[in-house]
Amino acid sequence: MEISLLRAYLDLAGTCHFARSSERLHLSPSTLSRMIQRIEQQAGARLFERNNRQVSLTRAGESFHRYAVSTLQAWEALQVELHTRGSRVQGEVSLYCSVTASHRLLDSLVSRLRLRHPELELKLHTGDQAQSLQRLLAGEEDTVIAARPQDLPAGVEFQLLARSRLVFITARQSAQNTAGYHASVASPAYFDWARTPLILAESGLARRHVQAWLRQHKIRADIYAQVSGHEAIVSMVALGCGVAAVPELVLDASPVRDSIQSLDNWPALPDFEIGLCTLSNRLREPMIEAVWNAARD
Amino acid sequence: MEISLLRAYLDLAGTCHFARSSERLHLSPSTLSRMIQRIEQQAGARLFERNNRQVSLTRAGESFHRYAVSTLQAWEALQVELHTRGSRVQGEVSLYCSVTASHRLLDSLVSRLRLRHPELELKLHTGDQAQSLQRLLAGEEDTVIAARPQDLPAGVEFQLLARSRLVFITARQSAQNTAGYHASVASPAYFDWARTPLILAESGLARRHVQAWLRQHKIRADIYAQVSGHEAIVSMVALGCGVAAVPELVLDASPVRDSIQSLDNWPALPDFEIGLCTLSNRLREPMIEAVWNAARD
DNA sequence: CGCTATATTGCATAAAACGGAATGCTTATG
DNA sequence: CATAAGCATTCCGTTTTATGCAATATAGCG
Repeated sequence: MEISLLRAYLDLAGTCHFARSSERLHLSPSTLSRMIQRIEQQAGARLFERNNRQVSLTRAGESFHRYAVSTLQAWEALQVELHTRGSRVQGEVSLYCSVTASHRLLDSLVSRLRLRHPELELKLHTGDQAQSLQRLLAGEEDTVIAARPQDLPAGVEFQLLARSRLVFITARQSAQNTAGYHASVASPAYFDWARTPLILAESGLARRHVQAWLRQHKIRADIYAQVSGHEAIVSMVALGCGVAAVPELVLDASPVRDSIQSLDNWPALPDFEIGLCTLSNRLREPMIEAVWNAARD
Repeated sequence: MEISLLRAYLDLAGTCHFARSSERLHLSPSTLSRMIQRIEQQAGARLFERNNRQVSLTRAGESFHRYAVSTLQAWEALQVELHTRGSRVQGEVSLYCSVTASHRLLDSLVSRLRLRHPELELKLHTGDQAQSLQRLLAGEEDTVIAARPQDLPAGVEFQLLARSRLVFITARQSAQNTAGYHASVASPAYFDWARTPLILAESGLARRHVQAWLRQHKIRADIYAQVSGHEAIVSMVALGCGVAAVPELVLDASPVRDSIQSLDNWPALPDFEIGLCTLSNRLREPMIEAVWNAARD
């Protein structure tokens, strides 16, 4: 019985609502549904009484709840036992990442780290993701989350955490908003580049990808502003300032994603590979190694 | 943390020997090795100190051992709790299968059944696997393990437990044994069918497959004997009585497999699909349903 | 200095899990 | 009473993960 299944079970037992739980757990409803089916299968009993409208625990489900809680506690106790005794990793480690990454990528890392090394204090710095490798190389950060460039600087270790498409976005053309500008969004060839500015990142991988893309498609665009940080770019696009390319991950997490549309039928940009980075020669340091290992799995 | 991983861990902790444990667990050494790596990964600590010659528990491994034992106990207690309270399934169910199936396919089924329904008494009958569906239809057995025929009789439920190739076998041509008969085993076309008898099952799917195969390849073979039960056929082949086709599963489990060689380069026969069968209209009976569900997963 | 025993890795394949879209049931609403 | 909206589930194509076989590597033994 997988730990993640127990967590899912307990969450669902709390909410009694698949859609809500699946959101809290960052899973699709279908996945959660089948996770529960798998649990019931392995337990050999129906744990939730449910139809399409109501969800509740069965008698067997209550037994399972006790089991799940105690098993999860035992697991967490083990983590503490294994990781406080031997190494006693303590001190501070800094981690630099974008606001988005801090939401979507870090929760499992951080929770595992707190369990394994309660004495280790993680100093989280957020900012423009494009800066991250520079900050790492400059020694300003111990670890960073960055998009992997075509060729990684020598001496930098990279551990993949997530992939994300890089997508073009514009403001959603709502009834109210139509006045702003009318762009054919079917293809970049028909797009009115003269009238619609391109919002370009100040630096970083996204900037380079977009520039290469413009060259390849022989498009000359007005560059409206050079902004730092994908989150800020998303905000500007939402306000109707122009078109831009950002990682889908940032878009998904954005509070203004409803007023944005992504131009999926445009020719694709390369994917972003987002991961944890640190300097190779510091990977032996216990604190950094602890962060590194917590990120794996 | 998967139950099966805990079981593997505990077994290895007992033997301190990958090869031996992997055999006991019916796994390949490489699989076991990677299972342990996965456990260590998830635990975030090295649990076995090992080189290519010696295996021993680390300090962390001992902690994990305590955790594994208690977690496994909690799991089994849950099984008992879930399955004794509600249904109280008691009585006798008969299960007919071959000797081979009883070794290789039944252990997980039986152990789960004893855990879930200690009051249920399984009456195990072994015999020729080819008889099983007849016995089921005749009402002589409640459940059987059988190879799935091209078309399943109406009213019979089938649940796949394992796939197995159907392979031709002859006696291994050892130095001592060469005198017996010299057959080119490279291909059935060059095989000396006139001098080497074919041992054919008295009935059942294997018999039909082989007969079709002979027709297709236009081979007329002497039929030396018609034997019932694949295990008996294997014994006869091992004694040098001729050539035959049996499911690989039977071969693997045979005590005389060392004096047998399989003719893998011969044109293939259809695979065997081996599974649990019962009558559809009896699937609601609690005892039969219990067996059925215990077989799943 | 091979030789054997044995844990591990590379690689190809098989199985499982996942997300998005479609489905179907159930309650709310006009 | 008909229609809509909400929600768990299933279908399906894709990605990820696990597995076994064969090859590799290494330690101990004669």
